Amino acid sequence: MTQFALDPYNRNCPTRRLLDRIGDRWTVLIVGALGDGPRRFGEISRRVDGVSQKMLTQTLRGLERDGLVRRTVYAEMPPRVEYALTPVGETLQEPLRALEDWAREHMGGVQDARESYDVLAGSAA
Amino acid sequence: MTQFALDPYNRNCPTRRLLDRIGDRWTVLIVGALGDGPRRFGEISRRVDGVSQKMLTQTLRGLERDGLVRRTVYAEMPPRVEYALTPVGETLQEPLRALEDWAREHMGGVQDARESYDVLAGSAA
DNA sequence: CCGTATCCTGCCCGATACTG
DNA sequence: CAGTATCGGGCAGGATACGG
Repeated sequence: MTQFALDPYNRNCPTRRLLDRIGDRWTVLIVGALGDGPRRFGEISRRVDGVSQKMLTQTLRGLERDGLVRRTVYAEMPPRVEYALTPVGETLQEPLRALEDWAREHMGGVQDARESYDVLAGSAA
Repeated sequence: MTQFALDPYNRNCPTRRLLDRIGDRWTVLIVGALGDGPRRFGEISRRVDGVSQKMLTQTLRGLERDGLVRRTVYAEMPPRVEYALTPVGETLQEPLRALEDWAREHMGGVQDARESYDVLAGSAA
């Protein structure tokens, strides 16, 4: 039985916070980076340009806690750690990918709109 | 002709920042609130529970600048202002809605995962 | 190679007060 | 009703150093 009102438009609904997490800048990119299969920490780090070690660890931990990513440690020398999407995590890929695609597709139009807007705003000053 | 490499995985690609904007907590909800047609400032404010006047104004301005929302002022007394999605803005609805739906659908599973995780973590302490 | 811990800075965002 | 301006707290997040 589902909750009667899971509504992110309500301040205190847990879906609001979940939405925050999955819309997060790093989450989007990291989940995307795991889309083609398991990846090592360093690989993700290199793929997601500009992410600090701290944020990468922190975001991966959060995703693991939420059951979206599985972390596997191999007792080798040197140590090796792999991250992979869980089945639930994989269901998140599609909506996030759609967001990425939208951004790519509309980047040009948005930039044009900004220029127009800024020109008008500037002329008012 | 499209750019050769619009890639949010690159630190300096403009799509990265666009992605930040559209994944933003308020953007998701505000665009959603405009989904059924034009809305007044106060209406949006009430619909998106917990948003401050400042963030609402700020987010709407950003969306207007990006060409996703159109702002119309009616010279009446008292003043009336309406916000509506532009055609481009409407194309954003689908991906954002998908995100909302995902959050609603998987909220339960995520909460269960968190509890398991926290129990295990706690036992280690 | 992976991860944690600490420090410190910037800026996000909410609260408040004021204009048209 | 709608919007701007200002101030200040809190926290996200980067840099660095160190442990396994």
